[in-house]
Amino acid sequence: MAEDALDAQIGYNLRRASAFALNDFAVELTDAALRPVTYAMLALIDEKPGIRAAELCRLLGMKSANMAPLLAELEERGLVERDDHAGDKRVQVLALTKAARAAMPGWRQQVRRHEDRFLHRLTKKERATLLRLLRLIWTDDD
Amino acid sequence: MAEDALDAQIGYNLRRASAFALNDFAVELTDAALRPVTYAMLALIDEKPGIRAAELCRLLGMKSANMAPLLAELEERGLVERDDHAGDKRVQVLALTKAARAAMPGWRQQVRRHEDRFLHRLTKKERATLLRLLRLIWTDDD
DNA sequence: AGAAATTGCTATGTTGCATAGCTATCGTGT
DNA sequence: ACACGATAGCTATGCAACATAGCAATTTCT
Repeated sequence: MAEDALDAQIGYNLRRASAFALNDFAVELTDAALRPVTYAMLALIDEKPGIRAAELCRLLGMKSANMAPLLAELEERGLVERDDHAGDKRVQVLALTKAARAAMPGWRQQVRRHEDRFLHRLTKKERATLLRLLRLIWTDDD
Repeated sequence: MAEDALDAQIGYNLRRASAFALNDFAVELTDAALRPVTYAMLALIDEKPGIRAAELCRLLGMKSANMAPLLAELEERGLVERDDHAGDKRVQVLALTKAARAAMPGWRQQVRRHEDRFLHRLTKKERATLLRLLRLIWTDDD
């Protein structure tokens, strides 16, 4: 394999692997009507109840322009609550509804199944390595 | 970090890392007016001159519905030639034009620079490992 | 010969993400 | 105190990647 052959490029393989995983995610979670982005939002709100919308944007690398309609959708579906912040009228504070909190464990398990499926050829150690290397690519801090 | 925290999910990190790389690709190759998909097409046609369009679709995981307008664009720009296949009138045979063959080395070098930039925190060994693990995810054979 | 598969294409919808521009609010510096 | 810049959330809009449906021409299978 040549030095700069397409197959040898990590960017290309990242894109293919990501697309593959995205696809498999849909297989597992279409019935829950959750896409990777919406699941990520719910998971993070679950982990950090009371998080601000702007903080959610930063953590997920999204623009608030794209976040807004998604939050509206999740609120519409009765999964997310938006409350006013006490001291800052600009801020919205987010939390999962009772229904969403009840559903999260099942969704998390579906995601675990999904991960186990598309990673079935990697050992536990390899998965940990992959996780570490991927974070080295896109995170600033460490 | 919890077992099923968002940060611990490889799918999520794959998506973030891929998006990061995609972004950096654009930084390096907007002036060449090449996107990841079009570059991949050119690189593969360069490596396998005379390849059929359908085979290119299979290798890149694309639908011919999406490939067709991209090939038309590349032909329009004088980078790709589409010729009839000798024995099968359905088939189109692809090759780079002289101009594209002349430009490829420069583009390949730009891609190398791009990869070195977004992978700067990974050692050579780590890059090889990452490549291997990513291929384990999305390729069938091996 | 007839049925099924392949090739390349158009039309079209969805999703993720970008920019531009807006209002309301907050914090800072003078 | 007050103007200015930054922040928060939003709408409108465009683009690129990808999916499905359907089509016509051709080839291959039975």
